[in-house]
Amino acid sequence: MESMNLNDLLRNGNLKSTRHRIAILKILKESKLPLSAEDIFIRLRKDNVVISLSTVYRVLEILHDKEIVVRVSIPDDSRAVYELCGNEHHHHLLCIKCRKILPVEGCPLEEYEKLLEDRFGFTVKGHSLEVYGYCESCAGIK
Amino acid sequence: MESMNLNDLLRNGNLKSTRHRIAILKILKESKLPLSAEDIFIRLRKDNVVISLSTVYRVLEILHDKEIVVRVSIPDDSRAVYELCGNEHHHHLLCIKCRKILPVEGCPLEEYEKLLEDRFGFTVKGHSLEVYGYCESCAGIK
DNA sequence: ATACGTGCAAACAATTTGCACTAAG
DNA sequence: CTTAGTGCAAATTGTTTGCACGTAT
Repeated sequence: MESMNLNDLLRNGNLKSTRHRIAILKILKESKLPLSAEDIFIRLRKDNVVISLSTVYRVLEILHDKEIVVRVSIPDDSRAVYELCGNEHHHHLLCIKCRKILPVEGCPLEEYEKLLEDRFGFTVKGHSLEVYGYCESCAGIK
Repeated sequence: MESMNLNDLLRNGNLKSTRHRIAILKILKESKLPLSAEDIFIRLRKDNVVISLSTVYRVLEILHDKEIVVRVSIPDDSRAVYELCGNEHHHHLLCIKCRKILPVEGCPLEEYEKLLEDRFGFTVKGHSLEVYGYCESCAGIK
């Protein structure tokens, strides 16, 4: 699973392996930050991949359905952004001022999820957690 | 602050106290779940409050600017939903199947936020945390 | 009296869809 | 060959805005 290449990822979800899908997965794999459909579209163009924006949306949707990518929602931003699930679990610090996104490895929620399962009989499948505030450089200025 | 009534809340943010704003705050105060602009619009209609949807949006935006309400974003839902800040800090369990939202009091993140401040020099102002999975009734069926 | 609030219709941005064509298995 | 993928343009959804009028302070 960890060592799975991009083709396998697609086959594993019963998805045909196409040039476009591979290119999108490659971009997501190489990005340290979550990307929006349009971010990806622009990067594809730079790589001379001719594609339509709606295809990017369709691919992201299907990858999301197959749980190959996660959709992340950034507070006060109307665009959805996406990350490869393979890139291991982490969260983000969002600077309110400069809008920078800082990935933070690890997750403080394992215990909490167990507690929710015990206390509410809720079967946790995942969570979304984004922390916002002022990054180091903006903290002084505010 | 806790005992503040709706008029005071508005005045406190230098906002004029109008019939519409009071009505919106009242609905938010009485709701145990976060509501979208349209949810609020519909409830207002039921209460025979004649208002335009754009006013609802404008009021929510300004209440959000003044930090009188929080905007909550539900994974895989494109609509923004809102809650009164007064209703104390809590999180939500979202059922993937029946789409029910279950509020959960308390917050597991105090320590984590301190750690972020120490380790990254990041000044935390808030966070958004939603946990999704299957609620007790849906867990069996999946 | 003045600045702020509101309705309405029109504009917008992000995303989705229908349909004819193309390519992967 | 058959099913699934794609481009394009048009449609939809959620939200925002301009402007003329109304209302709280």
